[in-house]
Amino acid sequence: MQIRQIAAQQNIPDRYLEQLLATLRRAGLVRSQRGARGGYLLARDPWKITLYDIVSCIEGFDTQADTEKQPSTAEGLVISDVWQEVRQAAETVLQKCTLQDLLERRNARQQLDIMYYI
Amino acid sequence: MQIRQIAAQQNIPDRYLEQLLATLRRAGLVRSQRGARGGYLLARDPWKITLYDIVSCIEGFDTQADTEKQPSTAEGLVISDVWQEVRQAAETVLQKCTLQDLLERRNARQQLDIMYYI
DNA sequence: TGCAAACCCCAGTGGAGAACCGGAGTATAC
DNA sequence: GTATACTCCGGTTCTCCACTGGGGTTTGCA
Repeated sequence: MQIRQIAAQQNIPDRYLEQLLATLRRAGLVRSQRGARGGYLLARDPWKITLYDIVSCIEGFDTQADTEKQPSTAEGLVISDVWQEVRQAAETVLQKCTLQDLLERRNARQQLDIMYYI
Repeated sequence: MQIRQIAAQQNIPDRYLEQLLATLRRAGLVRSQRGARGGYLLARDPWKITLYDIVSCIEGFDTQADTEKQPSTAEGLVISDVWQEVRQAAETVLQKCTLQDLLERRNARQQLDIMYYI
């Protein structure tokens, strides 16, 4: 798909989407075809890409981001540990969720909507 | 304890800490004693206060914060759902963690440090 | 071959929210 | 009565994210 199409469908400024896709490309999640009739395509199958891959890529997940600036008191270290657990819990949720899952969920929801409409 | 003591120990500007404590007080998590020899104390026992109480109080957890601005497309709703799951996972971790737990962890860590020091 | 359409890179802007002062006021132990 | 604490409120940075702009380079196609 081309940036313009995605931007129009999802209502995102195309210049901004361009940056996001460039980041995803550098992380090897999508591939790009330059030139006229170019565009983007997924680098892997939809069930082999998790939300964790995407999120950790565009929002650079420094696992130790807060550890560095803590004065390493006993309290600070304990707090860091808990935050680490929270982050871990969130990450496992994202890791279990693939693009394929999202797609299926969307289709299921659309089916539901149609039934309600009838 | 008095604001000054906490601020000095944790290396936080006292005027800022004052605001945070005021928020906690309004949420009923701490009580305050005014006047000379005044200060703050926990409103409940340490094992009856969870990290979730604290975090959701000072950083007002709008459960539906992102739902309102999504154009409610099928995609947007699915994304909201996943985010809701992530948030839920993080919250359960915080809900399981009481101040008493943190205290015990800190003490355990301090014991460890002493042993290493020997 | 020319050119338009697409991707590519980099630098900067704007706004929202968190972190952080400052001043003036009020309650209370001593 | 007074010093010491909390209390309220407004303003000031500071940082991060969403977003914009102006240049490229690559490539399909007439």
